[in-house]
Amino acid sequence: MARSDQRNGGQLPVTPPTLADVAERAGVSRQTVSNAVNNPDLLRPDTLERVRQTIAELGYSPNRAARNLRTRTSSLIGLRFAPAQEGTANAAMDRFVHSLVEASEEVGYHVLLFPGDDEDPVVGYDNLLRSTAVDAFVVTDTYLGNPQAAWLSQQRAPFVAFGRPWDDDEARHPWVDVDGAAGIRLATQHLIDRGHTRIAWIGWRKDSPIGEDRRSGWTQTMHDNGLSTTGLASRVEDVVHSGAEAAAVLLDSARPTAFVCASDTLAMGVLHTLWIRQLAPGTDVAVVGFDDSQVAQVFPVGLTSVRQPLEDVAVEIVKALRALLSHQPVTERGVLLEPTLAIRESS
Amino acid sequence: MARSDQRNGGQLPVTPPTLADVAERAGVSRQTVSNAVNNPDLLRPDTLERVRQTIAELGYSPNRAARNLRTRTSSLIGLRFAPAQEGTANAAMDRFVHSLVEASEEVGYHVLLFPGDDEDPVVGYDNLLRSTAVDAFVVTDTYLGNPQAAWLSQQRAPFVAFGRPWDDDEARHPWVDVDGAAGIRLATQHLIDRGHTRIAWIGWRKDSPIGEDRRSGWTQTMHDNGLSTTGLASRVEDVVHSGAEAAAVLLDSARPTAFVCASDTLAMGVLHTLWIRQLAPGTDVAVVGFDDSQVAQVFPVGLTSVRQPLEDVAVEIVKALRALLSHQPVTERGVLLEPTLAIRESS
DNA sequence: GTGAAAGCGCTAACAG
DNA sequence: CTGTTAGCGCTTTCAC
Repeated sequence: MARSDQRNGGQLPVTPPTLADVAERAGVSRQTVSNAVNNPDLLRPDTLERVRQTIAELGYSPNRAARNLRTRTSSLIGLRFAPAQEGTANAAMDRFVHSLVEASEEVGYHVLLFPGDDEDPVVGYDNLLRSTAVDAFVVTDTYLGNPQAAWLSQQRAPFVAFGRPWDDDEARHPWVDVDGAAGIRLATQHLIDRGHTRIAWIGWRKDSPIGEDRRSGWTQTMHDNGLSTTGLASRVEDVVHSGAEAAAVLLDSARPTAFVCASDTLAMGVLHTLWIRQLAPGTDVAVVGFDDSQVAQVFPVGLTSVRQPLEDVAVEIVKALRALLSHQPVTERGVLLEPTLAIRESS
Repeated sequence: MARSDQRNGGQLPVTPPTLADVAERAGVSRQTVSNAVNNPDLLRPDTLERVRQTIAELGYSPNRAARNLRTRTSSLIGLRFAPAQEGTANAAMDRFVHSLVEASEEVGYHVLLFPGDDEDPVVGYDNLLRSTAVDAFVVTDTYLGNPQAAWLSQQRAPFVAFGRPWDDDEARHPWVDVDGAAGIRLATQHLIDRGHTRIAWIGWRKDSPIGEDRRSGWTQTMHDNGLSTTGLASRVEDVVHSGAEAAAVLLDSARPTAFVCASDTLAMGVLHTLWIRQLAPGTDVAVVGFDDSQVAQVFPVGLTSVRQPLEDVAVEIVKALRALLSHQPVTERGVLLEPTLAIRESS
């Protein structure tokens, strides 16, 4: 019985048709069918047409495993999927992952998710790498001291980072990042344009290079506009409670009319303090957050927030990935994208 | 040159070691190495030990593609990853995906993400299925009229649904769901226990079976406690604005002292109305949402919310998947899990 | 218990 | 432009 006889109604065949089935049915060799799929230019138009017809009739699709084995590729991109931290507003990961899935699909890749082992952050990468389960990785958590990028580099594993190699001058891997300082400059200038002069900053602790970078956007814009920053800054942990406290302290001491925050989480804290003090956000005191999280969007008084162009980030990452995997000469090590400002009622 | 000679320092070999490399080095046949990996019981303890040692030395890991080709499996679970809708509070997907990744890993599976085509919701599934890229699917959007479940059933494709087959009595596929009505019963009873008697319901339009199910939890608990529901219910779209409007109307007409909402998004609308009217959430009027989203957690006045046990859902789904893929006799078609109530200041 | 042979479905290399 | 040959690395028979 020919393989193609195993089809049954509208259902999928018991065992899907193979290249050989298509070849036999179309009266060509297997290689010709392969070419019709992968190098259509090599076929005469009429042959191509006939083969394509047969492929459609049989519902043929190349077996991934066989192709992967032969080509030593998987068309899979590995991404460690860490959960959004409970109690914080940052759900940027979700948006980014979706963008990455979309962008990958465009060029024939799929995204493979794997969990992170807290004790050994490298074990997940190692397993996938050694079993050649993925072609490359996208590394998202390039925080200070993260060993993954360095480890992957040392293994000569292809990967692109979302995030600059802040602490590592030796890093030679491609990366894509969002210019946080530029985002905060946008936010600060926006507030200045609205007439504010006493604009406070609530950011993270000093050991966060991302936080310091964002902070510099505030400092710079203030100074560029001839405004003082003295006594207007606070560095706290990234939780609502800390943001609220910092806002209370600043309101009592420096009496700012506006707050720029390193995150939406902190901005929520500010809004809480305003609420307690019967101050109207946007009217009495302006507030700007960072990440344009769902919280910013859904909050009754819409929170103005810096929005990362995650869709573009994903596109750039996939672009870099392709260059990496096709061994093209690397033109640029890093790409820095500009965020935008989602303006709402809070400013 | 032997393959195993291609190792170079701590780095990954240029081309990873194969079964043959391990076999040669350990002085056994390839099959024995394969057994050491897949059927260790078949080996004599000393042989097993020697082979394992060699595997460790070489850093050998079976090539996925070859194994997949041979066993006709992929150890991959396909999941269509739809983006969280902007402007709504629901980021449950994020938490669920993470739970699924974790639960899958436990049993040797990985999660493959693919995008959804709005025009043809089936095309993504079809491609992966026909190319045997995944072993099974997890279907999350089992809304009314969703063709995917029926289509996959017809294709005899293995899949488990997160969500009941509300509209389809013919459905015979395994599913896991959360008992939304029970969650709302919990919420309503909680409010009654707090002394409320005029408890309003803000839910979705009637064509949502999920919404009607949740609503029934409210109706039932009210009636069980001898309380009237007349004039206390509203059915609107799932956006903040609608929730705010509905709350305003209800406050004017029925004067409820508490609101139970079908979603955190609607609850945010209620909170907005309370804020405008200078009513204190939790003190003047109680509010309960659904999904325990980040918004509920981060909101200055913590929003009490029904929390779905997504970690358990993932575990149950993986359990069902394994049964499905090992062709075990199916014991139960569906699993219904109980949500919990995350109690915060708003109630 | 261990080893030899075969082949999963595909594509790279070459011959015609 | 098309066909033939070989083999990717693994696991499933089946001998020994």
